[in-house]
Amino acid sequence: MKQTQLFTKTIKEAPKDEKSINAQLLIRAGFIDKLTAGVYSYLPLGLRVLKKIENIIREEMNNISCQEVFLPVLHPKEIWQKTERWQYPEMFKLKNRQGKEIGLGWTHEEVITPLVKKFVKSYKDLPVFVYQIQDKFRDELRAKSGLLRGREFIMKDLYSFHQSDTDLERYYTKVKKAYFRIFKRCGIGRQTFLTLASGGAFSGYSHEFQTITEFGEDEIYLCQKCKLGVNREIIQKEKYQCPKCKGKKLVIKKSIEVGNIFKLKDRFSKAFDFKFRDNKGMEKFVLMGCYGIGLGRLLGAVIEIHHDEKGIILPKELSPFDLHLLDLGRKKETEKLYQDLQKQGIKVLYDNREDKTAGTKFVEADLIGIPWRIVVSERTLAKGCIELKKRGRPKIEFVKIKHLPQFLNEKLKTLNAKQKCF
RNA sequence: CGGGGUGUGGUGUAAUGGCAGCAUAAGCGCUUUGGGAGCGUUUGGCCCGAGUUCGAAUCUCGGCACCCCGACCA
Repeated sequence: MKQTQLFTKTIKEAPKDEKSINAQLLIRAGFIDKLTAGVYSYLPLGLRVLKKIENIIREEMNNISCQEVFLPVLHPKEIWQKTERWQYPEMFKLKNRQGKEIGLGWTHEEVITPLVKKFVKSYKDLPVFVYQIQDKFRDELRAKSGLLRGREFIMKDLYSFHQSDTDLERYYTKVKKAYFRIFKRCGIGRQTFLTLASGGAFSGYSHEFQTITEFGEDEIYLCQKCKLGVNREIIQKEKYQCPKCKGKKLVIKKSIEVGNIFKLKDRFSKAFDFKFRDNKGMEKFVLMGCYGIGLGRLLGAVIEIHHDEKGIILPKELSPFDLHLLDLGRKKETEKLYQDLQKQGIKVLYDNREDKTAGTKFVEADLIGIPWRIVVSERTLAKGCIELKKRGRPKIEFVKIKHLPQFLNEKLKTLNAKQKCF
């Protein structure tokens, strides 16, 4: 895409009402815009990143046999009364013209459970795995930290339905692994740890995926040996030791909860009287699991980790473009290169602006954070070269133009291999 | 919801009772062109309402918005 066609611009200074790094950088780079506290618009660059995250999640979910659905956001009061959650404080409540009460969905157990019940009668119909990527609305008392805690946000929520505890347990483990693959592909694998948290009334623990960063709002006790975390909320109950190895060498870290999975067991199947017949003809309650990832929060966490004083440094799988092409006053040659790169299927952001100086283009490219930058100028063309640089690294390589396709193939190989979309 | 803070051109800031100024962005002209260019020029602003005062961006009251700390966060 030509940068002259991009409708957003970068800004030099972050608005003073944003203190978090993720919001400051994403707004300055033109990825997002704040409408009101905890509510953000995704602009072209930000939306591309969001879609990348979405596709990674979708691939990994489909890999563990999930099927995607899309559930409503307008929920009638009655379904929430069945589970006694209508009074939950996070629910935004509306009334229509007839006075009927509607809640905005902040989670979807109340929708998915009766839905799946319509199709599942026998053990032969189980298990079922369905997920969606949907807006969630939560009446947070205090929205904060940019994308990390919003009132409206996009979430992937998966629900699984099983005939036995063992089957639930088996699938639960599978999802755990898929989650780690997702966080790894988003570039935060190294900083993200499985963490035990309160399990509510129906299981010992829930599991969170906590990403270590200074600006996280959670606090976890991380066992150096097992790499298992314990959320502060239950550390007292665990007697300040690792539940796995019983070791007491725990390091306290600030972190962001980027994912959360838990076993619902029969909490919702009971509420909706969702039973099936097993292979002996006995009626039993279906057992459920539930698994969430907040996409915006995940993006926020990625930015909190991957940036420097100049701006964003995007992990290659999340970048809105494969490379950023900068023309420093050699329009004809750069234009041709742009066309050639596109023919190779490489996604290019082409800074073709003629009224901007070299310095401006460099600074803005650093802010936007596309992993690879190519510069074409008088200087490089004199050597028959372009200049290639990886964001966040000082090294600059000069590459002969005729060798570029092969060169980029090497550099972008891993990227292209993973770019299948659904 | 408790506590604290802040609202001034698009963005960032100054003026603390007496002519609303600066930077940046934007428009125009000329010059420039490898790390947010230079000169000239133009456009654009005191969150809303009430009060005090000869006079309010500034003081008082109310409202609204946003940020931070805490509580909350299946």
